[in-house]
Amino acid sequence: MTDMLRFPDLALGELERAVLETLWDVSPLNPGAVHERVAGGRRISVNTVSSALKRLCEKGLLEREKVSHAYVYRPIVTRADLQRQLIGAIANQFGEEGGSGFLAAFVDLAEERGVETLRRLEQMIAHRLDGDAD
Amino acid sequence: MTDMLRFPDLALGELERAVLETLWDVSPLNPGAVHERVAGGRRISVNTVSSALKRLCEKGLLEREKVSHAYVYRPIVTRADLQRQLIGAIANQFGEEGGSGFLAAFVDLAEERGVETLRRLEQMIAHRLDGDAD
DNA sequence: TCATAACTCCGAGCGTCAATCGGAGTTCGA
DNA sequence: TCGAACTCCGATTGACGCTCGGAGTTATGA
Repeated sequence: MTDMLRFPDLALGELERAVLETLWDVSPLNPGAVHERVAGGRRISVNTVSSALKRLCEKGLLEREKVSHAYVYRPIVTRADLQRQLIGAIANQFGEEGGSGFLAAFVDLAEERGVETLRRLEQMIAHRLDGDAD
Repeated sequence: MTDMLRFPDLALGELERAVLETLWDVSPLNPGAVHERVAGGRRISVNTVSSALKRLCEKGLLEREKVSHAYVYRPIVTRADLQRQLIGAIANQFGEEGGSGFLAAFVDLAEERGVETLRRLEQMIAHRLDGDAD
């Protein structure tokens, strides 16, 4: 899956997600430090965390830098970047034909969260439309 | 992925997606008919399509009705429903704390598609805000 | 009536991918 | 120099989707 609901390279596992969140919080960190923070509750070896770290690097979400003999890891995409990529991926899979349906689905969602959310959204948009005078 | 980027029951495979699209287009259809439409290009057995059909039922995206000795399948969620569910899933995984980040990411995306899209979005929202007088 | 075609259900094998860890080798620091 | 921490490699396990074959059931038509 792969197309509509699966995102090959954005697809993160639970551990990977926790690791990413941790590094968004504070970075750079070495495997040991990440392990400490992420292993809250779960009984996991440092190696397991290292695997996740490595996978995340391969996916282009983290970068690492050699410090003495080891590496420290840091995110190269922000939470916002990832959000954008994800939303974009979904949007694409629902046909480009304008994406009206997608927009509507989103507005529905915002509405569900309350009128307040809707208003906030409206403001954001107004702001953008002001910005680009076009 | 599983939490942030994976959606257990919304996660569809490529075949599943094609099948769903087909049925959104025309339904109900029996396995043979779905196979005909979906097997365009791919060399696939009817059984394979039946598997997908069955999985989709188990996921609650399709329902089937017995007609004589066999079943005909039809979607029970619309494309829009699925969009909403998907977007909702993503939104949830990015923290509920208001979801400002999520809103912003979305607006970014809309902006990328052009001011036209942004305006369309604005209108949709205005419309909702009118509707619910609250 | 009987053969054929189409279905259903079951189960099995394959590929991918995340999670998990052990072992071997390397290096920094006390 | 010894130990702790890391890196890299490889292996296993468990999901899950794709793919199909076989066995059993049923409707249809010659």
